[in-house]
Amino acid sequence: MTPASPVATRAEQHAATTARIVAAARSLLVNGGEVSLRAIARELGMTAPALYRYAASHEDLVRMVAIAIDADVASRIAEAADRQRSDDPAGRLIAATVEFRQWALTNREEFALVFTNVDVDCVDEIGSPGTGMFFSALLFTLWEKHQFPIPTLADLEPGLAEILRNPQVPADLTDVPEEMRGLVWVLERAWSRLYGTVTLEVFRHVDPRIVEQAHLFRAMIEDQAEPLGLVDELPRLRALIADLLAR
Amino acid sequence: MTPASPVATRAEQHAATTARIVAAARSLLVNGGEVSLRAIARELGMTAPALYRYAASHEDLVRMVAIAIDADVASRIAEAADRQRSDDPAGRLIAATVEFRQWALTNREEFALVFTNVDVDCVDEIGSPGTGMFFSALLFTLWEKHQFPIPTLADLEPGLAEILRNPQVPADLTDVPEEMRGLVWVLERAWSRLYGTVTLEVFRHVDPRIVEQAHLFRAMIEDQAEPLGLVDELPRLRALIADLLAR
DNA sequence: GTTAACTGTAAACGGTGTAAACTAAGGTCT
DNA sequence: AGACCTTAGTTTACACCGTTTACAGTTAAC
Repeated sequence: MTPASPVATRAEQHAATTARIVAAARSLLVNGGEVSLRAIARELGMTAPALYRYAASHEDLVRMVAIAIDADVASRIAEAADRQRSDDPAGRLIAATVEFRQWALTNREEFALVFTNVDVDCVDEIGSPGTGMFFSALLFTLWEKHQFPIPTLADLEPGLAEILRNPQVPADLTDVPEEMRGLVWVLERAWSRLYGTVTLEVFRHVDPRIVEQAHLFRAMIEDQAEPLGLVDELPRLRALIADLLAR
Repeated sequence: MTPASPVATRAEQHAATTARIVAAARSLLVNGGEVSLRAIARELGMTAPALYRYAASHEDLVRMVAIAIDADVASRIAEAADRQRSDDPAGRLIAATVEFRQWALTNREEFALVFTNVDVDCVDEIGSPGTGMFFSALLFTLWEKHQFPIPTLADLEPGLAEILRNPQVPADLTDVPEEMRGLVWVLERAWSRLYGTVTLEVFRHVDPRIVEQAHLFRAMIEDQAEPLGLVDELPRLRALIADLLAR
């Protein structure tokens, strides 16, 4: 068989059409339209039942869209981090964090679909290179450079220590040495701060001007400076945040 | 006219039927069913078009349901606070906070409808005795007793100070004296912590065991002890939290 | 006692997810 | 090359959805 066949094989065709379906669904989602099977099919010049060759149900299709969105935001976050120097993990973490917030605020429907959905929570379970894993990787490289103090498992409650010994949700943390398990707790706490603040901003449960001027968001990051050992770099990071937010 | 008429007047009938409609919709929501007009009408032995005498549209009906849920959780929070001594505002705030979390975790669909909904965000705007106002009232009485230090407007960024001078979202804060405006900022930060943590737990973006054992939730409350001047009472409050969570 | 407002029904329209039968083309095997 | 199976798409059909319209019965008001 020719490895670079000019005409696509059937599996490639299937994957390409699947991608077009997901893209059409996302386009409908962000443009305020209903993400119905018929609307998607109309966008592609097909009929609705044809979509059942690519998704088992409407719910399954929405799940595919959510996974695609999660992968998309993960890549955007990675690109934002890569715009910082590779020997500056703090700057990379800040850049990724700000990018996550800006994306969430400008794509509220997509954010709601992926991050505040009771039904579609399989995003974390799937072994995809999702948002959560990327943040955890950023934090680990940050620690490698700054070596800020982290709690030992003995310092924490026994139940919590047991959880950290074999974590489940970030599936890539299975081979973390014992003395660094406390870093997973720092990670969870930092992620909860970021997730919570962004969700609050997206759903506008504060004064809109506070969102606009990012007061809560910046205060949240400043809170994280101490547990992440970034107090010395705070002035520099503050300027970086202001620069990134102004774009 | 007889003031206590045995047969209800038409306005009362209308209000009663409206309440039954909202109750049926909530029952369908929590039982996983679709909250469709036809399903609601079926529950009440009516036909779907009859509901248009009580709600202008399906979206409007959902908004009524959201408002009812918000009022319900507000009253539940108030009852939880009233179960504490009236001269213990810290205990009352803790009790209300724990109650809010427990309610959110056991009624995820209702929580999602009211607190993480892009469309239905009128709950705050309506002059209802909602959740937000109640928490702000609790925090103000807490300050009246403990008089913990709060930032002055001069300490904060000019833009933030300007927002706090005439806040919009908690509409009941119009007559707060100048020297206590910083408390509004403390309130917003505390609310963002509570909202963010509970939302994270509801949508399970952490290890389920961390939710089960309330590690993040308790850590979040302990974080709030210092800005709310509760470090001295922390041991007592810790025991209270454990007691409330065990119920 | 008449009139108007209110509360419900029945019928209908366009739209939705989904299942079944069917057709045409593509790929695979002997 | 021809037989055969798989795939991707269609058409048709069903039950359900939100919503509108026209209509009927009850109830309050003048």
